[in-house]
Amino acid sequence: MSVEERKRRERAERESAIVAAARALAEADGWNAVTIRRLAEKIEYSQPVLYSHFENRDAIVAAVALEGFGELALALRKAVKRARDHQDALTCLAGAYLAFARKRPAVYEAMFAMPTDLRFAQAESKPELKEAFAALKDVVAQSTADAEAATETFWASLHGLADLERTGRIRQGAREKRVALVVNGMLA
Amino acid sequence: MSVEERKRRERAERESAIVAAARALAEADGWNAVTIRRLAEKIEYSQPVLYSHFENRDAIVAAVALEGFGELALALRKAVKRARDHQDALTCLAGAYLAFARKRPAVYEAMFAMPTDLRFAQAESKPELKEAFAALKDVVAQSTADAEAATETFWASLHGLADLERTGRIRQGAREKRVALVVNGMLA
DNA sequence: ATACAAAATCTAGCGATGCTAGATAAATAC
DNA sequence: GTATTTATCTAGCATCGCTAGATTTTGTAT
Repeated sequence: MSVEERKRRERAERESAIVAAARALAEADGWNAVTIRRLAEKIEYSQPVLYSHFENRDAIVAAVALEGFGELALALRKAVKRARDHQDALTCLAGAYLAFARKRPAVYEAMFAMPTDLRFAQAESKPELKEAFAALKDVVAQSTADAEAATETFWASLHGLADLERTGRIRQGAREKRVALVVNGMLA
Repeated sequence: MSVEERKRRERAERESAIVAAARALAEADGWNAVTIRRLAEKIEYSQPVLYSHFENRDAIVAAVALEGFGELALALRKAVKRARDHQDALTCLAGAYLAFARKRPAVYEAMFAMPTDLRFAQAESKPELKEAFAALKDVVAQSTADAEAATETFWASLHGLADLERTGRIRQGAREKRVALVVNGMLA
């Protein structure tokens, strides 16, 4: 039985290597540079092996995105811990969210701008997505009646800021001011 | 001189035809279906002519995006006209913005999710971008001190809602509630 | 140890993409 | 009418995602 165990472990390691290679390549040279051929070379296997792990290229992008949602959830949970009050908690959430998008632009792009069919706040959503959403909701719910709608709105505002910043469409300077506006708006 | 005039006009018409074909194809079958070969066939010229009009494929996407910004600006200006007061104006703006994104998903995708280097709210921005931004700013400025930051924030919230709706990541149902939250937030 | 079955992996290639060099046709100038 | 410039096309390169079929490696049983 130990041989099956070993095979399963090796397969899992190889799968992680693929996702890690995709992520590294995307961070370094953008998602256009992430090709099956390059990934195959990086993990030192031929191209068809990748298709025994993932249905297609998009599924690899989705795997990176899922990793990203897990890490985002962690970052949000951590950020809330150092908050003194409710308003501060919202500010910390916003700061952590935008910092994540800024520090991992390729991952953020995979999470939101690449063609995947990842959904969240839905029944069939992956746990990483639900957890990231919940990390926001647990704070937002403290100051509102309709927590679901308020969380969606808060998330949308943060995503909008992150996306417009990422694509260089709003000034890089006035970030704190915009965050304050969003947070104050949430408390209205 | 009339012959040069005619040539210029024909070139302009052909360029419009390219952009229109790209837009139609994207609306019908998504941006992946927009290939140089298909566009060439649609306008009944060989592929290299497209490159005498646009530097590369992305430039064609950017042209559709620019058209979109012009139309969005118009829609926003029109929406404000039927508003009774300031708060209603913000609501109308939000409604028109989201309706635009919903009715022209491919164009909206070109404007925000496709790889272009279009910027706005900057010196070198194209007039269509500036005008769309101004359409928001003219309303937002009435209730805030720092109009630039407030407009950026309002835009980000609307874009976030539009983007998360477009990708099926928030419920389709609670739109009005979310819009109300954003608008109330702006008045805080 | 050896022969065999099954699983894992690779080689080679298809159809399609964006883009371009060089040949050809059309329009203009003399 | 001929020559030159301009406009356009044909043909092809390198690369892409993906896959069928051959081949090697692995595990099992004698």
